[in-house]
Amino acid sequence: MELGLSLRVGYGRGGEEVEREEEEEEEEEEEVVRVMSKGFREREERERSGGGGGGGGGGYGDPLVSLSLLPPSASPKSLLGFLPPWAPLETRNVDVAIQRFDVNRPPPPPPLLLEETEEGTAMSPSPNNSAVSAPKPGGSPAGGDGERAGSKGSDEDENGLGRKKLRLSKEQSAFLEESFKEHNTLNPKQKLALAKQLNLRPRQVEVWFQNRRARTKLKQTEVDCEYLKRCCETLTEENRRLQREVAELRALKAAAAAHPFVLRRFVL
DNA sequence: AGCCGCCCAAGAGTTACTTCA
DNA sequence: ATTGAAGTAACTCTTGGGCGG
Repeated sequence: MELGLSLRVGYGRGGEEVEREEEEEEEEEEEVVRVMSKGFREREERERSGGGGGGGGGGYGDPLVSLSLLPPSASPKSLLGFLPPWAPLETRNVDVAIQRFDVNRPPPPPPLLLEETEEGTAMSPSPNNSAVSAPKPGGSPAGGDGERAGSKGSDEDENGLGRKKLRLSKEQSAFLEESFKEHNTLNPKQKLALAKQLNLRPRQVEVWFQNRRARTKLKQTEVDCEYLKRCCETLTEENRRLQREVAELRALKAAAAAHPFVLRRFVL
């Protein structure tokens, strides 16, 4: 499927070279994921065992389970290895699971779209999988997306079709969120590791972090703005009070000038 | 040492799509 | 069923830093 290729295309290097490096770095990446997901896992466990109990949306299981790198030619069955560990067991039915989690699953060729639609309707209404929003036909096979051979990869460039917006699953978002809490920027290795872990394209992870930083900044700006507004109101009020005081003192002074005797008695 | 061109990453701004009331 | 607002994934453009020639 696509991940293998996506990793190769990812940084504009091809074939063997990358493959070799991948093998060498794989362990390292797993370590990165391990570290990155540690906090997330701990939190999950805390929530599951302890407080809140609320349950909500099925446990994630152990996010660290196998990160097996599939060969591009992996059989559908072997795709299970790619399921995010939190995938509920019942969804580990190959077909369902793939559609549910592989946001970037290369869509069926256009002519087949309708046929496959029926299959799609059987599953979650998630736009990710609906025929209507079926991802760009021929869409960056292999998450190719060209993960920018220079920071400017667009799906449009890749396949001549408009962008396709894919909704990330709650689990993916939650995991990204946790990673963001750990560090709000990613180095290439972390990006790859995260992408692999979440079965997303590195470009998606990158974009998510960009947007997330933008949101954070926006929120912070709003907070700052609110704070400055309150400061302004406080200062305005203080200014009014002082001006009133000045006016009173001036009045007093004027009165004193007019009637020195009265003032002396007033002061005493 | 200073300049230039290239590459890359990040931010800002925008667009397109989804979801929900 | 329709619609508008809000949220957000993905895009383009710009900027700035690092590096080699």
